[in-house]
Amino acid sequence: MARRKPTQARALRTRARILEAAAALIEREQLPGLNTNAVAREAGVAIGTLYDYFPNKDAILVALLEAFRERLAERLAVAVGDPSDPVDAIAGRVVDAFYAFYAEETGYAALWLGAQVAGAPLRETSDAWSDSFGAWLEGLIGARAPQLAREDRAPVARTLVYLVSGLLSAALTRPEAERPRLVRETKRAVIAYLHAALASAAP
Amino acid sequence: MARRKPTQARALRTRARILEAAAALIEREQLPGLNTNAVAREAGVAIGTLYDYFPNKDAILVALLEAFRERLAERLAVAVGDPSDPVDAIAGRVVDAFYAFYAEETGYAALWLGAQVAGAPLRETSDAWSDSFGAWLEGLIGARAPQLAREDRAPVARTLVYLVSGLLSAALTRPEAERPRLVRETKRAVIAYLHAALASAAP
Amino acid sequence: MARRKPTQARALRTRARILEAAAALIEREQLPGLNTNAVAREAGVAIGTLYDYFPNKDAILVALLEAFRERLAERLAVAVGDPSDPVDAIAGRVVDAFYAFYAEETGYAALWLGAQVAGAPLRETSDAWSDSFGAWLEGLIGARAPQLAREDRAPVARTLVYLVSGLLSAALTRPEAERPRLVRETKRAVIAYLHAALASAAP
Amino acid sequence: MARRKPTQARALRTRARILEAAAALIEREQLPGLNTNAVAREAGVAIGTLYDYFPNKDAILVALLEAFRERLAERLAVAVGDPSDPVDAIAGRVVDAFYAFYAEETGYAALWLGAQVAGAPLRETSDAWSDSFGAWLEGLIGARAPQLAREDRAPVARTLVYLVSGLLSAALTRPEAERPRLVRETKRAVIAYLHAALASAAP
DNA sequence: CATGAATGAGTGTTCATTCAT
DNA sequence: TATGAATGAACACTCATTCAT
Repeated sequence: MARRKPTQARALRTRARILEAAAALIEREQLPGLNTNAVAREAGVAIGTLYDYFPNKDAILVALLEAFRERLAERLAVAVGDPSDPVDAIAGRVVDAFYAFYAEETGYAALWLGAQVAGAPLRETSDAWSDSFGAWLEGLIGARAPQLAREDRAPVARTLVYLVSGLLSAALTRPEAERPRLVRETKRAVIAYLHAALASAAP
Repeated sequence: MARRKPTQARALRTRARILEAAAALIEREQLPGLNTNAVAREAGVAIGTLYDYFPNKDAILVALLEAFRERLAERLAVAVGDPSDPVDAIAGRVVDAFYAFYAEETGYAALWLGAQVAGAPLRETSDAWSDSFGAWLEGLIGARAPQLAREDRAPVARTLVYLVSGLLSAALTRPEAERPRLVRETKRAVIAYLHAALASAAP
Repeated sequence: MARRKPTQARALRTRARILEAAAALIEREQLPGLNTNAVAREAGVAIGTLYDYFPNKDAILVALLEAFRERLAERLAVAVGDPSDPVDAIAGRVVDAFYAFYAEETGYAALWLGAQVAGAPLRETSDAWSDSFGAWLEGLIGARAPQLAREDRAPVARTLVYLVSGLLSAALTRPEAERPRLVRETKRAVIAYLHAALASAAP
Repeated sequence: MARRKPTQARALRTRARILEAAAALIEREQLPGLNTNAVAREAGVAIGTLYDYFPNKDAILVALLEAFRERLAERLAVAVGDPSDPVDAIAGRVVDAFYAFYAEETGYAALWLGAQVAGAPLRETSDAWSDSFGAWLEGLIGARAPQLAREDRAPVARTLVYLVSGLLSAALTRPEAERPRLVRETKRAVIAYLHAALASAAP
């Protein structure tokens, strides 16, 4: 009845197994086909156990999305590298890291796309992350382009977030052979937009 | 079984009413919540009548998407205006027309997003349109930038398609007050990317 | 509203077309798959017209079954031939005629089988015909075997009816190559049973 | 999806209750009127539970038919009794056992008849059993009438199967008072046919 | 006379969630 | 703690029948 707070090692492991199962199924079948009974079966857990760890289906997806995004955030932090590098180089590395993550964690793209048409809880989680990713970008931009007015940074950052997420997940719907080219175009779009946005703020 | 090929005026009107009802519901709820009984009820039609006009649920959504896109295509053709205008002006008008359509036909954005995580029929219709919109853009680009190699035009056009669709539908998830600013950023991104893509092909 | 009594030639023709369409569909799809809209379409008639000629679906099937049976009765009457022939010869010709009819009018077997598990109206029509076929057989038997007590003739006749109908329609479910052999066995069963039944009544 | 493989005693009981409910309904209505919601209601089970045990409607009917036939096969094996008894005595006992089963398990006849006009899965199950019953009969015949050529046994056995099944299920459609007489005629037909078939193979 | 658009109860099936063991 | 049997609202779709034109 009282939802368990998983403090013990075994409980944590079970929780992880459930999330992994959900990820595997999204990868195999797409978000709309996902159902809790299938997740439990894939995780090797009784359906009742699944509901001991998560209050409802949405909570599983929210947790999975958060897990994905924690991993993605780590990768992006690494990709930034030396913050005094040229902006173009940083941008290129970030896009590459982003794309590598999409390509490896196939379930992630499906979940991200699905989140945009899903019910409120998932959509809000997704939006929250866009916000925090946006804030992180704002910080980066502020450090490198102090001439850009504070209130202009938010829309620029947000535009970058959607630009990268949108183009890369679209790339995944195309045949494999086209993708490297589309990744290149994504970088070009990002860099061009960045330059344009920063230039407009110049003296 | 025998889908009605509407010969009477009344039949044509009924078909339209069903599509309008579907559009209204997508606008109010979201794509995943759409169900055929609700569409019939909203259209003021018996469920059996709905199935006289469409063989299944997917066919309704496909027809709706096609209807949306015909209307969008007309708007975009008008927006291009004088093809000898500066590229930036044309791009600005196209983005504005695009956004105006999204803002008026609110259901369209939800359907477009939903199509990407939907079953095969809807996804294929959506892809087909991205292709034909891409081809149209390729034509525009070829006319204005003959220096761009033929085989480079396709990825550039496709990138533009996803860039505009993605940024504008994302804009609609934001509070109304932010939107004009995001539309402006979208234009800036489009123009910057266009310049970058064309410049790379210069002698 | 008032069901039409088809006196005009055109009306009779329409009625016949509807029955033919039903027969064709039963042949193609089996009884359970039959639906009135499909019958109307196959007949090239509007669904409303169909209901001008028949008050409901059952009435169509009843009429069709009766039409089949009139034709079958004619064939059987011919098959009897010279009533002074040996009983075995007559029996052989009757079984052959029966089987030929089943094989030509494929829909008939499906309808006959279906009638046995159908709702009351169809089942009653089917039973009525078994009765009248039985009566006809009783007449034949009485003429050739006056020693058989009156009250014994009915069960014998009825047994013969079900024996022939059952074995022959079962034969149609078997591969084509087996059928001639099964027809032969049917004849043998009929003749053997006839002899046994008549012998038991001998002095 | 994952059909329950019943490990708990309760689960086994539920499965049985569903089959019993289906049998009761077939007995009361007819096969074509049977629907899964009614079966669940009659079984005192939620519709979802029914689908935990059977993947679809056909599977219920197939399972029910198989259960019936297992029971019937046991009865017939007992009815054969001493295999050195006169053939006529064995045949009489088998027909009696057959009829007793039909009379007790009223649903069985309706299901058997229905199976012949049903969709593929049920029809195939039914055919498979006719085959195995036929094979059993072939064995009996071979033991008692070695003079009958091997390749002649199959059609004879099959004819017997359909003869008995057909006549007895037809008997059930007649008023109760007539039935004993029809059972007697069935025995007479079986015995007469058997003698005729065996005689034809004598030296 | 005929048409065909419209009706709506009914059918098979799914799946998030609960709860007795 | 974990299990898995059970629930039932909801959904996509069919088809016999009616009735305005």
